[in-house]
Amino acid sequence: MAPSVRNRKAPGVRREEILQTATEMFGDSGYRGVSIADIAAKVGISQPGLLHHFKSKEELLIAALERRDADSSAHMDEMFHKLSIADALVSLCRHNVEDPTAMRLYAVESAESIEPGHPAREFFLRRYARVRDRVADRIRRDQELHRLPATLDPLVLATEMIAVMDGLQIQWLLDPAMDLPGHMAAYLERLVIKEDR
Amino acid sequence: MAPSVRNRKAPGVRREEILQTATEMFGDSGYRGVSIADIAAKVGISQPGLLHHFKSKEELLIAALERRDADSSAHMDEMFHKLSIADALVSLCRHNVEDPTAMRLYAVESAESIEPGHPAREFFLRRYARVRDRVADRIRRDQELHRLPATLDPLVLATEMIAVMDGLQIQWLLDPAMDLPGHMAAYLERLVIKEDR
DNA sequence: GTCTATACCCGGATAGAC
DNA sequence: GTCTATCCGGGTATAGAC
Repeated sequence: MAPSVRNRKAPGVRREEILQTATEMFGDSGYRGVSIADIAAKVGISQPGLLHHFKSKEELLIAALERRDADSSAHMDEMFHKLSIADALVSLCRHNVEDPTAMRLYAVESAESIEPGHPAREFFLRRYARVRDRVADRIRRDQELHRLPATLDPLVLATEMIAVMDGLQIQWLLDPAMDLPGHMAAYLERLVIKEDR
Repeated sequence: MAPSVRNRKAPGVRREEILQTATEMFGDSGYRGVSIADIAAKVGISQPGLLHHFKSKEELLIAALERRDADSSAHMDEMFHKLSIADALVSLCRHNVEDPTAMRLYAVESAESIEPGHPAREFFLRRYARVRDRVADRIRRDQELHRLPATLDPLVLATEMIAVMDGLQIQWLLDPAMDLPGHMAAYLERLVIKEDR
């Protein structure tokens, strides 16, 4: 066993290992489906060892969710800035499919969090509102640029676009062979105003 | 507590009570979030008393899911038969919103079942395939009747329609004030071919 | 920073009486 | 058909040593 002091690691390193493993395991089996002892074992430490870094299971979940949030938000802002909403959302799909582990975590936990009292409920409520408003802003800009029909209500359309992404993600999780960005692109292309030339 | 023999009920009655309560509680907190003892307590019997009717928790979940399936399938078939796919899906939304308890169960459990090894995974995989094929059939018929553009792939479009319904349901569960049938109708109306007159 | 030991609670399922 | 009692496994979190 030799669990000597030599197992020790620098502050940030172990924390990062735990977050990565938690992302994988929560994404596979959901918050309630995994014990912190399972996660600790995979990292190679004991369960109290893990709780030294995150004082509760709930805190670990939120930390795992927030870990990629800045990165993902940044990508979204960048795409929203230089592309039309349609192209930006397809780009986002492609980006997500490249990191299936993070995508699974978000999809599984957002689904799980529709239960009242779920630890991540507040996190996702805030996130939905934020994303919907940002998408709606981008829709308004595209309407001014005559890329989208001005008759559509930006908030209603934003809600719909997010619904399509979420719904397609659910089906992608059941069958990862499906072409997620392709389906998203097909939906969006029917929406945009074609340039006459 | 006088738990006398008088607490006994006729065969089918107790079973139905248990299924109704399980539908509510699984829909509120998910399969893993509720214990069969919780359900038994709400029904007014003991936990082994409940297990007399359903030999395991898993069997109870599947029974609760299948209970409304025949009814819901029948409604779907009826609507699909006499209405266009667009009108049928909006009608289905309205029907669902009228029975929020059953809708919550389906939404929460289908979300939970994206985890490999979840007890209801097989149930929902089969259900998705069945529903998608039925929707695709109805799309083909509407294309022949020139109600939908013939250029669209029926299976791709069916996948998309189901994604929109699922995605809107998720947002409706987070905020039940939202107009689910209205959003669905707005999406579908952009799709159908307007009659020139 | 990590461990062992442990306290404490909860869950599903079974045995057997009434 | 329903109960009490019980088995057994597992979960989170804490105390305290190294």
